Amino acid sequence: MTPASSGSARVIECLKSLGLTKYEALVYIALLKVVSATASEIHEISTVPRASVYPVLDQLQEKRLISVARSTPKRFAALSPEEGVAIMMSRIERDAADAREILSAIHRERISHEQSSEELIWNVYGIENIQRKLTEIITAAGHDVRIIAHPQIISPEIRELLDAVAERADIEIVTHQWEGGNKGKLRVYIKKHPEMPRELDHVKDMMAGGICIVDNRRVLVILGTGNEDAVALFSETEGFVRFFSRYYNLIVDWAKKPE
Amino acid sequence: MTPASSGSARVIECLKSLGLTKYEALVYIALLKVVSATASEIHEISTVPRASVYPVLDQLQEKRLISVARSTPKRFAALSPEEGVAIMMSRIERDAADAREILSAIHRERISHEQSSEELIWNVYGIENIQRKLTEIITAAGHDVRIIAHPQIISPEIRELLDAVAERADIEIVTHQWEGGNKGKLRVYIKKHPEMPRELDHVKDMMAGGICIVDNRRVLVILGTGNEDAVALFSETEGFVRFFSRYYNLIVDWAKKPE
DNA sequence: CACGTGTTGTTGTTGTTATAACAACATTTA
DNA sequence: TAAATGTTGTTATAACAACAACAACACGTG
Repeated sequence: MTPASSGSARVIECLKSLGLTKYEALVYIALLKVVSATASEIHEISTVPRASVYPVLDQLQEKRLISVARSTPKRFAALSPEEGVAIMMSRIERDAADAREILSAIHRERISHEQSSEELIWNVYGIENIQRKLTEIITAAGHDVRIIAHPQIISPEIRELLDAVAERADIEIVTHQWEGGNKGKLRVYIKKHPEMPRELDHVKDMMAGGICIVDNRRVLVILGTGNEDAVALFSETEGFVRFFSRYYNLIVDWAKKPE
Repeated sequence: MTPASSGSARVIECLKSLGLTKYEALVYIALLKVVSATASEIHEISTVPRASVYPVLDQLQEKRLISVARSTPKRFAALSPEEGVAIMMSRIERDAADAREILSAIHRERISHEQSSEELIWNVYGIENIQRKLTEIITAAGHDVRIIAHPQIISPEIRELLDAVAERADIEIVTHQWEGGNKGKLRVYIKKHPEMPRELDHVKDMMAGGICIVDNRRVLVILGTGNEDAVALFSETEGFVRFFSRYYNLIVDWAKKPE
Protein backbone atom coordinates (compact mmCIF):
# COMPACT_ATOMS: atom_id res chain seq x y z
CA MET A 1 0.00 0.00 0.00
CA THR A 2 1.49 3.33 -0.97
CA PRO A 3 1.66 6.06 1.62
CA ALA A 4 -0.80 8.02 -0.49
CA SER A 5 -3.45 5.33 -0.71
CA SER A 6 -3.13 4.12 2.88
CA GLY A 7 -4.79 7.12 4.44
CA SER A 8 -6.21 8.62 1.29
CA ALA A 9 -9.85 8.19 2.18
CA ARG A 10 -9.15 9.54 5.65
CA VAL A 11 -7.14 12.53 4.49
CA ILE A 12 -9.81 13.47 1.99
CA GLU A 13 -12.38 13.40 4.77
CA CYS A 14 -10.13 15.62 6.85
CA LEU A 15 -9.68 18.08 4.03
CA LYS A 16 -13.41 18.11 3.44
CA SER A 17 -14.01 19.15 7.00
CA LEU A 18 -11.47 21.90 6.38
CA GLY A 19 -13.72 23.12 3.59
CA LEU A 20 -12.36 21.47 0.45
CA THR A 21 -14.31 19.34 -2.00
CA LYS A 22 -13.13 15.87 -3.01
CA TYR A 23 -11.57 17.18 -6.22
CA GLU A 24 -9.90 20.08 -4.49
CA ALA A 25 -8.40 17.65 -2.00
CA LEU A 26 -7.23 15.29 -4.74
CA VAL A 27 -5.62 18.07 -6.74
CA TYR A 28 -3.94 19.57 -3.70
CA ILE A 29 -2.57 16.17 -2.71
CA ALA A 30 -1.39 15.58 -6.27
CA LEU A 31 0.47 18.88 -6.24
CA LEU A 32 2.18 17.96 -2.98
CA LYS A 33 3.68 14.94 -4.69
CA VAL A 34 5.63 17.04 -7.16
CA VAL A 35 7.52 20.29 -7.27
CA SER A 36 5.12 21.68 -9.83
CA ALA A 37 2.80 20.45 -12.55
CA THR A 38 0.66 21.51 -15.48
CA ALA A 39 -3.07 20.91 -15.51
CA SER A 40 -2.57 17.78 -17.61
CA GLU A 41 0.07 16.40 -15.27
CA ILE A 42 -2.23 17.06 -12.35
CA HIS A 43 -4.93 15.15 -14.19
CA GLU A 44 -2.60 12.17 -14.57
CA ILE A 45 -1.41 12.17 -10.97
CA SER A 46 -4.79 12.78 -9.37
CA THR A 47 -7.12 10.88 -11.77
CA VAL A 48 -9.38 13.92 -11.67
CA PRO A 49 -10.94 14.44 -15.13
CA ARG A 50 -8.77 16.83 -17.08
CA ALA A 51 -11.61 19.22 -17.80
CA SER A 52 -12.45 19.40 -14.11
CA VAL A 53 -8.89 20.25 -13.14
CA TYR A 54 -9.14 23.83 -14.40
CA PRO A 55 -12.07 25.05 -12.31
CA VAL A 56 -10.69 23.18 -9.31
CA LEU A 57 -7.36 24.97 -9.71
CA ASP A 58 -9.24 28.27 -9.83
CA GLN A 59 -10.92 27.45 -6.55
CA LEU A 60 -7.68 26.37 -4.90
CA GLN A 61 -6.13 29.59 -6.07
CA GLU A 62 -8.96 31.59 -4.53
CA LYS A 63 -8.42 29.67 -1.32
CA ARG A 64 -4.75 30.65 -1.48
CA LEU A 65 -3.49 27.09 -1.38
CA ILE A 66 -1.44 27.07 -4.59
CA SER A 67 0.87 29.29 -6.60
CA VAL A 68 0.66 29.71 -10.35
CA ALA A 69 3.57 30.12 -12.71
CA ARG A 70 3.45 32.61 -15.56
CA SER A 71 4.26 30.20 -18.35
CA THR A 72 2.46 28.38 -21.13
CA PRO A 73 1.21 25.98 -20.20
CA LYS A 74 0.66 27.34 -16.71
CA ARG A 75 2.41 25.44 -13.99
CA PHE A 76 1.01 25.06 -10.51
CA ALA A 77 2.62 24.33 -7.15
CA ALA A 78 1.09 23.61 -3.77
CA LEU A 79 1.91 25.51 -0.64
CA SER A 80 3.46 23.24 1.96
CA PRO A 81 0.97 21.22 4.03
CA GLU A 82 1.82 23.24 7.13
CA GLU A 83 1.08 26.50 5.37
CA GLY A 84 -1.98 25.13 3.60
CA VAL A 85 -3.58 23.70 6.72
CA ALA A 86 -2.78 26.90 8.59
CA ILE A 87 -4.53 28.97 5.91
CA MET A 88 -7.61 26.75 5.98
CA MET A 89 -7.70 26.72 9.76
CA SER A 90 -7.40 30.48 10.02
CA ARG A 91 -10.51 30.86 7.86
CA ILE A 92 -12.38 28.42 10.05
CA GLU A 93 -11.16 29.98 13.26
CA ARG A 94 -12.38 33.34 12.08
CA ASP A 95 -15.78 31.80 11.38
CA ALA A 96 -15.75 30.10 14.76
CA ALA A 97 -15.02 33.38 16.52
CA ASP A 98 -17.82 35.12 14.63
CA ALA A 99 -20.23 32.28 15.35
CA ARG A 100 -19.34 32.34 19.03
CA GLU A 101 -19.99 36.04 19.21
CA ILE A 102 -23.30 36.09 17.35
CA LEU A 103 -24.60 32.96 19.06
CA SER A 104 -23.66 34.31 22.48
CA ALA A 105 -25.70 37.41 21.76
CA ILE A 106 -28.67 35.24 20.86
CA HIS A 107 -28.11 33.08 23.91
CA ARG A 108 -27.97 36.02 26.30
CA GLU A 109 -31.30 37.32 25.02
CA ARG A 110 -33.03 33.99 25.19
CA ILE A 111 -36.59 33.92 26.38
CA SER A 112 -36.25 33.14 30.06
CA HIS A 113 -39.92 33.17 30.97
CA GLU A 114 -40.15 29.52 30.08
CA GLN A 115 -40.85 26.80 32.54
CA SER A 116 -37.63 25.94 34.27
CA SER A 117 -35.98 22.66 33.49
CA GLU A 118 -36.35 21.49 37.04
CA GLU A 119 -39.08 18.96 36.40
CA LEU A 120 -37.17 17.09 33.75
CA ILE A 121 -34.63 14.35 33.49
CA TRP A 122 -31.90 15.21 31.03
CA ASN A 123 -29.64 12.96 29.03
CA VAL A 124 -26.03 14.06 28.73
CA TYR A 125 -24.15 12.38 25.89
CA GLY A 126 -20.43 11.87 25.69
CA ILE A 127 -17.75 11.67 28.32
CA GLU A 128 -16.62 15.26 27.77
CA ASN A 129 -20.11 16.65 28.30
CA ILE A 130 -20.50 14.50 31.39
CA GLN A 131 -17.25 15.77 32.85
CA ARG A 132 -18.38 19.29 32.05
CA LYS A 133 -21.74 18.82 33.75
CA LEU A 134 -20.11 17.19 36.75
CA THR A 135 -17.74 20.11 37.07
CA GLU A 136 -20.64 22.51 36.74
CA ILE A 137 -22.78 21.06 39.51
CA ILE A 138 -19.87 20.50 41.91
CA THR A 139 -18.74 24.07 41.40
CA ALA A 140 -22.23 25.30 42.25
CA ALA A 141 -22.41 23.19 45.40
CA GLY A 142 -23.76 25.01 48.44
CA HIS A 143 -23.34 22.71 51.42
CA ASP A 144 -22.72 19.11 50.37
CA VAL A 145 -21.55 16.84 47.60
CA ARG A 146 -22.02 13.10 47.72
CA ILE A 147 -20.33 10.89 45.16
CA ILE A 148 -20.25 7.21 44.40
CA ALA A 149 -18.08 6.65 41.38
CA HIS A 150 -15.64 4.51 39.51
CA PRO A 151 -12.13 5.90 40.07
CA GLN A 152 -11.83 6.95 36.44
CA ILE A 153 -14.69 9.42 36.90
CA ILE A 154 -12.73 11.22 39.59
CA SER A 155 -10.15 12.72 37.27
CA PRO A 156 -7.32 14.90 38.54
CA GLU A 157 -9.29 17.99 37.50
CA ILE A 158 -12.37 16.85 39.40
CA ARG A 159 -10.25 16.04 42.40
CA GLU A 160 -8.68 19.46 42.38
CA LEU A 161 -12.13 20.99 42.14
CA LEU A 162 -13.37 18.84 45.04
CA ASP A 163 -10.47 19.97 47.19
CA ALA A 164 -11.37 23.57 46.48
CA VAL A 165 -15.08 23.11 47.14
CA ALA A 166 -14.32 21.18 50.34
CA GLU A 167 -13.51 24.54 51.93
CA ARG A 168 -17.18 25.45 52.04
CA ALA A 169 -19.07 22.18 51.58
CA ASP A 170 -19.08 18.72 53.07
CA ILE A 171 -17.85 16.15 50.57
CA GLU A 172 -18.34 12.40 50.81
CA ILE A 173 -16.94 9.95 48.30
CA VAL A 174 -17.27 6.20 47.82
CA THR A 175 -14.98 4.61 45.28
CA HIS A 176 -12.83 1.53 44.58
CA GLN A 177 -9.44 3.04 44.98
CA TRP A 178 -7.84 6.35 45.82
CA GLU A 179 -4.55 7.39 44.28
CA GLY A 180 -2.28 9.18 46.73
CA GLY A 181 -3.30 8.91 50.36
CA ASN A 182 -3.91 12.63 50.82
CA LYS A 183 -7.64 13.01 51.23
CA GLY A 184 -7.57 16.52 52.63
CA LYS A 185 -10.97 17.55 53.91
CA LEU A 186 -12.73 14.90 51.86
CA ARG A 187 -14.43 11.98 53.53
CA VAL A 188 -13.47 9.03 51.35
CA TYR A 189 -14.68 5.46 51.73
CA ILE A 190 -12.95 2.77 49.73
CA LYS A 191 -14.67 -0.48 48.89
CA LYS A 192 -13.27 -3.06 46.50
CA HIS A 193 -15.59 -4.47 43.90
CA PRO A 194 -15.65 -8.19 44.74
CA GLU A 195 -16.61 -7.71 48.35
CA MET A 196 -20.04 -6.53 47.36
CA PRO A 197 -22.86 -8.63 48.82
CA ARG A 198 -24.95 -10.54 46.33
CA GLU A 199 -28.10 -8.55 47.05
CA LEU A 200 -26.33 -5.41 45.84
CA ASP A 201 -25.19 -7.02 42.60
CA HIS A 202 -26.85 -4.50 40.35
CA VAL A 203 -24.85 -1.83 42.12
CA LYS A 204 -21.79 -3.08 40.28
CA ASP A 205 -23.17 -1.78 37.04
CA MET A 206 -23.87 1.55 38.62
CA MET A 207 -20.36 1.61 40.00
CA ALA A 208 -19.00 1.35 36.47
CA GLY A 209 -20.28 4.88 36.25
CA GLY A 210 -21.36 6.76 39.31
CA ILE A 211 -23.79 8.99 41.15
CA CYS A 212 -23.23 12.54 42.22
CA ILE A 213 -25.73 14.26 44.50
CA VAL A 214 -25.30 17.95 45.21
CA ASP A 215 -27.13 19.78 48.01
CA ASN A 216 -29.70 16.98 47.97
CA ARG A 217 -31.23 18.91 45.10
CA ARG A 218 -29.46 17.84 41.92
CA VAL A 219 -28.36 14.42 40.77
CA LEU A 220 -26.06 13.29 37.99
CA VAL A 221 -26.21 9.56 37.30
CA ILE A 222 -23.42 8.33 35.07
CA LEU A 223 -24.23 5.16 33.15
CA GLY A 224 -21.19 3.32 31.86
CA THR A 225 -17.96 4.93 30.80
CA GLY A 226 -17.27 3.28 27.47
CA ASN A 227 -15.49 6.41 26.40
CA GLU A 228 -17.50 6.81 23.23
CA ASP A 229 -21.17 6.44 24.05
CA ALA A 230 -21.24 7.22 27.73
CA VAL A 231 -24.56 8.63 28.87
CA ALA A 232 -25.53 10.38 32.06
CA LEU A 233 -28.86 11.43 33.49
CA PHE A 234 -29.23 14.75 35.19
CA SER A 235 -32.24 15.93 37.14
CA GLU A 236 -33.46 18.26 39.82
CA THR A 237 -36.80 16.47 40.03
CA GLU A 238 -37.74 15.80 43.65
CA GLY A 239 -38.73 12.16 43.10
CA PHE A 240 -35.63 11.43 41.08
CA VAL A 241 -33.39 12.97 43.69
CA ARG A 242 -35.14 11.11 46.50
CA PHE A 243 -34.82 7.80 44.71
CA PHE A 244 -31.10 8.13 44.12
CA SER A 245 -30.55 9.62 47.51
CA ARG A 246 -32.01 6.48 49.09
CA TYR A 247 -30.01 4.35 46.67
CA TYR A 248 -26.91 6.28 47.66
CA ASN A 249 -27.54 5.85 51.37
CA LEU A 250 -27.96 2.13 50.88
CA ILE A 251 -24.54 1.82 49.35
CA VAL A 252 -22.86 4.23 51.72
CA ASP A 253 -24.24 2.46 54.78
CA TRP A 254 -22.69 -0.72 53.50
CA ALA A 255 -19.47 1.06 52.57
CA LYS A 256 -19.12 2.55 56.02
CA LYS A 257 -19.30 -0.87 57.70
CA PRO A 258 -15.82 -1.87 58.85
CA GLU A 259 -14.42 -4.70 56.71
CA MET B 1 -33.82 44.37 12.68
CA THR B 2 -33.68 41.82 15.43
CA PRO B 3 -30.31 40.60 16.67
CA ALA B 4 -31.19 37.19 15.32
CA SER B 5 -32.00 38.29 11.78
CA SER B 6 -29.21 40.85 11.48
CA GLY B 7 -26.39 38.33 11.26
CA SER B 8 -28.46 35.25 10.63
CA ALA B 9 -27.21 34.59 7.12
CA ARG B 10 -23.66 35.17 8.29
CA VAL B 11 -23.91 32.98 11.35
CA ILE B 12 -25.39 30.16 9.30
CA GLU B 13 -22.44 30.41 6.91
CA CYS B 14 -20.09 30.28 9.88
CA LEU B 15 -21.81 27.24 11.32
CA LYS B 16 -21.70 25.58 7.91
CA SER B 17 -17.95 25.96 7.79
CA LEU B 18 -17.91 24.38 11.24
CA GLY B 19 -19.62 21.36 9.70
CA LEU B 20 -23.33 21.96 10.25
CA THR B 21 -26.05 21.98 7.59
CA LYS B 22 -28.48 24.86 7.23
CA TYR B 23 -31.17 23.03 9.21
CA GLU B 24 -28.77 21.97 11.92
CA ALA B 25 -27.69 25.56 12.28
CA LEU B 26 -31.28 26.83 12.37
CA VAL B 27 -32.32 24.29 14.99
CA TYR B 28 -29.26 24.95 17.14
CA ILE B 29 -29.89 28.70 16.98
CA ALA B 30 -33.55 28.14 17.81
CA LEU B 31 -32.59 26.12 20.88
CA LEU B 32 -30.28 28.88 22.05
CA LYS B 33 -33.24 31.23 22.16
CA VAL B 34 -35.02 29.18 24.81
CA VAL B 35 -34.21 27.16 27.88
CA SER B 36 -35.60 24.02 26.27
CA ALA B 37 -38.12 23.05 23.64
CA THR B 38 -40.02 20.14 22.13
CA ALA B 39 -39.66 19.23 18.49
CA SER B 40 -42.82 21.13 17.64
CA GLU B 41 -41.69 24.24 19.49
CA ILE B 42 -38.39 24.06 17.67
CA HIS B 43 -40.32 23.87 14.41
CA GLU B 44 -42.20 27.04 15.33
CA ILE B 45 -39.13 28.99 16.41
CA SER B 46 -36.87 27.89 13.59
CA THR B 47 -39.36 27.59 10.69
CA VAL B 48 -37.73 24.26 9.86
CA PRO B 49 -40.44 21.82 8.67
CA ARG B 50 -41.63 19.81 11.64
CA ALA B 51 -40.88 16.49 9.98
CA SER B 52 -37.33 17.57 9.30
CA VAL B 53 -36.73 18.61 12.88
CA TYR B 54 -36.48 15.04 14.14
CA PRO B 55 -33.61 13.79 11.97
CA VAL B 56 -31.83 17.11 12.46
CA LEU B 57 -32.09 16.70 16.24
CA ASP B 58 -30.62 13.21 15.87
CA GLN B 59 -27.66 14.63 14.00
CA LEU B 60 -27.13 17.41 16.52
CA GLN B 61 -27.24 14.83 19.26
CA GLU B 62 -24.59 12.76 17.49
CA LYS B 63 -22.49 15.90 17.21
CA ARG B 64 -22.90 16.39 20.96
CA LEU B 65 -24.38 19.86 20.65
CA ILE B 66 -27.65 19.30 22.51
CA SER B 67 -29.04 17.49 25.54
CA VAL B 68 -32.26 15.51 25.52
CA ALA B 69 -34.75 15.28 28.33
CA ARG B 70 -36.39 12.00 29.28
CA SER B 71 -39.97 13.09 28.99
CA THR B 72 -42.91 12.79 26.63
CA PRO B 73 -42.74 14.68 24.50
CA LYS B 74 -38.96 14.81 24.53
CA ARG B 75 -37.48 18.17 25.34
CA PHE B 76 -34.22 19.41 23.91
CA ALA B 77 -31.73 22.02 25.07
CA ALA B 78 -28.67 23.45 23.39
CA LEU B 79 -25.24 23.47 24.91
CA SER B 80 -24.00 27.02 25.38
CA PRO B 81 -22.44 28.63 22.30
CA GLU B 82 -19.00 28.56 23.90
CA GLU B 83 -19.25 24.83 24.58
CA GLY B 84 -20.84 24.09 21.22
CA VAL B 85 -18.29 25.97 19.19
CA ALA B 86 -15.50 24.40 21.22
CA ILE B 87 -16.85 20.92 20.47
CA MET B 88 -17.11 21.60 16.76
CA MET B 89 -13.66 23.18 16.67
CA SER B 90 -12.06 20.28 18.48
CA ARG B 91 -13.37 17.92 15.82
CA ILE B 92 -11.98 20.12 13.10
CA GLU B 93 -8.66 20.61 14.84
CA ARG B 94 -8.27 16.88 15.14
CA ASP B 95 -8.91 16.59 11.40
CA ALA B 96 -6.48 19.41 10.72
CA ALA B 97 -3.77 17.69 12.74
CA ASP B 98 -4.35 14.41 10.91
CA ALA B 99 -4.36 16.16 7.55
CA ARG B 100 -1.15 17.97 8.38
CA GLU B 101 0.53 14.73 9.32
CA ILE B 102 -0.58 12.67 6.34
CA LEU B 103 0.03 15.48 3.87
CA SER B 104 3.48 16.13 5.28
CA ALA B 105 4.34 12.48 4.71
CA ILE B 106 3.21 12.79 1.11
CA HIS B 107 5.07 16.05 0.72
CA ARG B 108 8.35 14.66 2.05
CA GLU B 109 8.21 11.77 -0.40
CA ARG B 110 7.41 13.96 -3.35
CA ILE B 111 9.02 13.18 -6.65
CA SER B 112 12.01 15.50 -6.74
CA HIS B 113 13.48 14.45 -10.07
CA GLU B 114 11.38 17.04 -11.76
CA GLN B 115 12.67 20.07 -13.51
CA SER B 116 13.41 22.74 -10.98
CA SER B 117 11.25 25.80 -10.89
CA GLU B 118 14.11 28.10 -11.76
CA GLU B 119 12.99 28.93 -15.27
CA LEU B 120 9.56 30.06 -14.25
CA ILE B 121 7.81 33.14 -13.05
CA TRP B 122 5.45 32.41 -10.17
CA ASN B 123 2.38 34.26 -9.04
CA VAL B 124 1.93 34.60 -5.32
CA TYR B 125 -1.60 35.49 -4.27
CA GLY B 126 -2.63 37.24 -1.10
CA ILE B 127 -0.79 39.51 1.26
CA GLU B 128 -0.04 36.74 3.77
CA ASN B 129 1.55 34.52 1.16
CA ILE B 130 3.57 37.47 -0.13
CA GLN B 131 4.84 38.26 3.35
CA ARG B 132 5.71 34.60 3.77
CA LYS B 133 7.61 34.44 0.51
CA LEU B 134 9.41 37.68 1.28
CA THR B 135 10.45 36.30 4.65
CA GLU B 136 11.59 33.09 2.99
CA ILE B 137 13.88 34.67 0.43
CA ILE B 138 15.33 37.24 2.81
CA THR B 139 16.09 34.51 5.32
CA ALA B 140 17.91 32.55 2.65
CA ALA B 141 19.97 35.57 1.56
CA GLY B 142 23.67 34.87 1.05
CA HIS B 143 25.38 38.19 0.46
CA ASP B 144 22.93 40.92 -0.44
CA VAL B 145 19.32 42.06 -0.28
CA ARG B 146 18.03 45.01 -2.25
CA ILE B 147 14.59 46.38 -1.61
CA ILE B 148 12.42 49.12 -3.03
CA ALA B 149 9.12 49.10 -1.24
CA HIS B 150 6.19 50.99 0.12
CA PRO B 151 6.65 51.39 3.89
CA GLN B 152 3.73 49.09 4.65
CA ILE B 153 5.58 46.19 3.04
CA ILE B 154 8.40 46.57 5.52
CA SER B 155 6.46 45.31 8.53
CA PRO B 156 8.00 45.12 12.00
CA GLU B 157 8.60 41.40 11.47
CA ILE B 158 10.37 41.98 8.17
CA ARG B 159 12.41 44.75 9.74
CA GLU B 160 13.49 42.51 12.59
CA LEU B 161 14.44 39.86 10.06
CA LEU B 162 16.42 42.38 8.02
CA ASP B 163 18.34 43.47 11.10
CA ALA B 164 19.29 39.85 11.77
CA VAL B 165 20.29 39.14 8.19
CA ALA B 166 22.30 42.37 8.06
CA GLU B 167 24.94 40.60 10.14
CA ARG B 168 26.03 38.52 7.18
CA ALA B 169 24.60 40.30 4.13
CA ASP B 170 24.61 43.78 2.67
CA ILE B 171 21.14 45.28 2.77
CA GLU B 172 19.95 48.26 0.79
CA ILE B 173 16.47 49.76 1.08
CA VAL B 174 14.63 52.53 -0.77
CA THR B 175 11.32 53.62 0.70
CA HIS B 176 9.14 56.67 1.41
CA GLN B 177 9.53 56.86 5.12
CA TRP B 178 11.32 55.09 7.93
CA GLU B 179 9.79 54.81 11.37
CA GLY B 180 12.35 55.26 14.13
CA GLY B 181 15.69 56.64 13.09
CA ASN B 182 17.67 53.55 14.04
CA LYS B 183 18.79 51.98 10.79
CA GLY B 184 21.43 49.68 12.25
CA LYS B 185 23.56 48.11 9.57
CA LEU B 186 20.95 48.77 6.90
CA ARG B 187 21.59 51.25 4.13
CA VAL B 188 18.31 53.11 3.84
CA TYR B 189 17.44 55.75 1.27
CA ILE B 190 14.31 57.77 1.77
CA LYS B 191 12.56 59.46 -1.11
CA LYS B 192 9.16 61.09 -0.85
CA HIS B 193 6.64 60.33 -3.51
CA PRO B 194 5.96 63.75 -5.05
CA GLU B 195 9.60 64.50 -5.71
CA MET B 196 9.73 61.83 -8.34
CA PRO B 197 10.75 63.15 -11.78
CA ARG B 198 8.13 62.90 -14.49
CA GLU B 199 10.09 60.40 -16.55
CA LEU B 200 9.89 57.91 -13.66
CA ASP B 201 6.14 58.33 -13.28
CA HIS B 202 5.35 54.67 -13.76
CA VAL B 203 7.66 53.93 -10.84
CA LYS B 204 4.99 55.33 -8.56
CA ASP B 205 2.79 52.37 -9.27
CA MET B 206 5.61 50.01 -8.54
CA MET B 207 6.29 51.84 -5.31
CA ALA B 208 2.75 51.07 -4.18
CA GLY B 209 4.15 47.55 -3.92
CA GLY B 210 7.84 46.88 -4.16
CA ILE B 211 10.77 44.93 -5.50
CA CYS B 212 13.05 42.66 -3.52
CA ILE B 213 16.20 41.27 -5.14
CA VAL B 214 18.25 38.70 -3.24
CA ASP B 215 21.81 37.72 -4.18
CA ASN B 216 21.12 39.05 -7.68
CA ARG B 217 19.52 35.66 -8.24
CA ARG B 218 15.91 35.85 -7.04
CA VAL B 219 13.34 38.58 -7.43
CA LEU B 220 10.00 39.18 -5.77
CA VAL B 221 7.93 41.89 -7.42
CA ILE B 222 4.96 43.01 -5.36
CA LEU B 223 2.12 44.51 -7.37
CA GLY B 224 -0.25 46.62 -5.32
CA THR B 225 -1.12 46.02 -1.70
CA GLY B 226 -4.90 46.24 -1.74
CA ASN B 227 -4.96 43.85 1.18
CA GLU B 228 -7.32 41.42 -0.49
CA ASP B 229 -6.12 40.67 -3.98
CA ALA B 230 -2.48 41.59 -3.77
CA VAL B 231 -0.34 39.66 -6.22
CA ALA B 232 3.41 39.24 -6.41
CA LEU B 233 5.68 37.73 -9.05
CA PHE B 234 8.59 35.61 -8.03
CA SER B 235 11.33 34.33 -10.28
CA GLU B 236 14.86 33.08 -10.46
CA THR B 237 14.91 33.38 -14.24
CA GLU B 238 18.08 35.13 -15.42
CA GLY B 239 16.30 37.50 -17.80
CA PHE B 240 13.67 38.42 -15.28
CA VAL B 241 16.26 39.11 -12.62
CA ARG B 242 18.36 41.18 -15.01
CA PHE B 243 15.36 43.27 -16.05
CA PHE B 244 14.34 44.14 -12.52
CA SER B 245 17.92 44.58 -11.44
CA ARG B 246 18.34 47.29 -14.06
CA TYR B 247 15.00 48.76 -13.08
CA TYR B 248 16.12 48.75 -9.49
CA ASN B 249 19.41 50.47 -10.29
CA LEU B 250 17.60 53.19 -12.19
CA ILE B 251 15.51 54.05 -9.17
CA VAL B 252 18.32 53.73 -6.68
CA ASP B 253 20.63 55.98 -8.71
CA TRP B 254 17.98 58.62 -8.60
CA ALA B 255 17.30 57.97 -4.93
CA LYS B 256 20.96 58.36 -4.02
CA LYS B 257 21.13 61.80 -5.61
CA PRO B 258 21.21 64.44 -2.88
CA GLU B 259 17.98 66.40 -2.77
C1' DC C 1 -64.01 2.29 28.99
C1' DA C 2 -64.61 3.27 24.33
C1' DC C 3 -64.13 7.15 21.45
C1' DG C 4 -62.71 11.30 19.10
C1' DT C 5 -59.24 14.81 18.89
C1' DG C 6 -54.97 16.76 18.73
C1' DT C 7 -50.17 16.12 19.19
C1' DT C 8 -45.91 13.39 18.56
C1' DG C 9 -42.94 10.80 16.04
C1' DT C 10 -41.95 8.14 11.59
C1' DT C 11 -41.70 7.15 6.75
C1' DG C 12 -41.47 7.94 1.98
C1' DT C 13 -41.62 11.09 -2.04
C1' DT C 14 -40.23 15.09 -4.52
C1' DG C 15 -37.57 19.37 -5.46
C1' DT C 16 -33.23 21.69 -5.33
C1' DT C 17 -28.47 22.53 -5.15
C1' DA C 18 -23.52 21.62 -5.37
C1' DT C 19 -20.34 18.52 -6.78
C1' DA C 20 -18.68 15.03 -9.96
C1' DA C 21 -17.93 13.22 -14.51
C1' DC C 22 -17.85 13.62 -19.22
C1' DA C 23 -18.07 15.09 -24.16
C1' DA C 24 -17.27 18.33 -27.53
C1' DC C 25 -15.04 22.21 -29.14
C1' DA C 26 -11.90 26.20 -29.52
C1' DT C 27 -7.14 27.70 -29.01
C1' DT C 28 -2.42 27.58 -28.88
C1' DT C 29 2.27 25.59 -29.66
C1' DA C 30 5.53 23.02 -32.07
C1' DT D 1 -1.66 19.94 -38.99
C1' DA D 2 -0.98 17.10 -35.07
C1' DA D 3 -0.79 17.28 -30.21
C1' DA D 4 -1.59 19.38 -26.20
C1' DT D 5 -3.95 23.20 -23.71
C1' DG D 6 -7.74 25.55 -22.21
C1' DT D 7 -12.98 26.37 -22.38
C1' DT D 8 -17.81 25.47 -22.46
C1' DG D 9 -21.91 23.08 -21.78
C1' DT D 10 -24.45 18.85 -20.59
C1' DT D 11 -25.53 14.98 -17.83
C1' DA D 12 -25.15 12.12 -13.44
C1' DT D 13 -25.18 11.74 -8.62
C1' DA D 14 -25.58 12.54 -3.84
C1' DA D 15 -26.67 15.31 -0.02
C1' DC D 16 -29.81 18.37 1.59
C1' DA D 17 -34.30 20.70 1.85
C1' DA D 18 -39.32 20.61 1.83
C1' DC D 19 -43.46 18.38 2.15
C1' DA D 20 -47.36 14.99 2.50
C1' DA D 21 -49.23 11.19 4.62
C1' DC D 22 -49.64 8.08 8.27
C1' DA D 23 -49.05 5.43 12.60
C1' DA D 24 -48.63 5.80 17.62
C1' DC D 25 -49.85 7.95 21.57
C1' DA D 26 -51.86 10.88 25.28
C1' DC D 27 -55.91 12.99 27.01
C1' DG D 28 -60.33 14.59 27.94
C1' DT D 29 -65.26 13.48 27.47
C1' DG D 30 -69.57 11.16 26.97
